[in-house]
Amino acid sequence: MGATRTTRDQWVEAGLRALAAGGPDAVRVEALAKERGVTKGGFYGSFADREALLEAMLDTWERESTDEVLEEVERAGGDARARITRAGLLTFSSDRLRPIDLAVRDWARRDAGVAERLRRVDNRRMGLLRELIGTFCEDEDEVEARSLLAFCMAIGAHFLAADHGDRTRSQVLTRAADLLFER
Amino acid sequence: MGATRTTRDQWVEAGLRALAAGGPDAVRVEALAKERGVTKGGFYGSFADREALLEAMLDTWERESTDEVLEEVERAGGDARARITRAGLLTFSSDRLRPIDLAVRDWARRDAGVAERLRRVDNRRMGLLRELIGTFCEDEDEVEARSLLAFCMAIGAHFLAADHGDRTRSQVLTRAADLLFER
DNA sequence: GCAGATGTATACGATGGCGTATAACACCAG
DNA sequence: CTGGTGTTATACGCCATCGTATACATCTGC
Repeated sequence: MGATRTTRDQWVEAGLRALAAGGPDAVRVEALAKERGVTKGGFYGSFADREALLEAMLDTWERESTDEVLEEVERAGGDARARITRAGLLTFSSDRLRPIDLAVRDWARRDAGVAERLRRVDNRRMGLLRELIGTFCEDEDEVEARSLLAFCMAIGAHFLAADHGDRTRSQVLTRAADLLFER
Repeated sequence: MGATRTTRDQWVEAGLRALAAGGPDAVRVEALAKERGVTKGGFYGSFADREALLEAMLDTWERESTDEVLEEVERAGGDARARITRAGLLTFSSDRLRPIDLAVRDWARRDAGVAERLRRVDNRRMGLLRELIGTFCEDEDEVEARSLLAFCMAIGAHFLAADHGDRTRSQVLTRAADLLFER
């Protein structure tokens, strides 16, 4: 298990940083190596090719975005709104996960494999939203509609550039959450 | 006014198609030329460099996304909800504008100049939403919150991969719109 | 027709990226 | 110390892309 210099995980980590910063096209083997201060020489010992790195990156992202977030939400407990808020925060306020998540969403529009992974991740998140919103909303159709709105709010807020006059984005989001998460 | 083969506008048009399909990194001079069946020879007569093409593309997108959409909404008329729906349809159901809009949103996360343009466009759209939602909702803070939710819904729905069991995405969106656009 | 403008083809040098081959190096176990 | 394993440096061939230079084609106005 010799892992002295640059391990497979370190390549994945560097790849995810590049993805977050510049999208999938910015994940370049030689650039990652340069960033680490080495050459690409050892890269092809850990990965067959660039494509294999991208797959490994998506594996890591998928695991962190679902199991790890959901575990943390369960561990922390709280009522429905507190759990929803925590799940949202863990993903969309994390300087690590948020930019990766957004980059993957755009990537998924052009790559069917990535789209399939995103579908799995989003379905698990929607499941949590449905479950929690269902605790205070009776109508099943409305539960689904509120869940979609909540999810769209979490994502859309990061793709939206509008101002809000005197209000801050955060204030408006809080008010919007009130509309979605209260009877 | 000699404009026999490939005009400036045609390069912009091809560039926007490439942007829509593959993001800004996919806008490559030689690839656009090949797509048109010519070489890049004439490109540098219309544009100083690739960057100038990207600027011209953004100019075109900004104009079409604001003035042209708003003009069409005014011309068609209707009540508040009908106008909101029309504005949303013109942008987010148009096979031309939608993919460009989404690509620009991701692009704006990495380029300050693009972010500034997007801010201008989104502010005009939010203005329309505010105005129309204000016709049936009294509370100013709630108008802002509903406007943000409506905008996030229009964008987020395209970046979201979740399923909805028996329901279609369209059904859920209609129900969500009911929540936002009715007292 | 002819002259000028505009678009085109072709060739060039430069850059950067991928994947491979090879040799040197470091570390660990025996 | 020695051999094996895994990382690194270097060099290579290949391809795509940019921006430039130059000559050719085509269309327009005169």
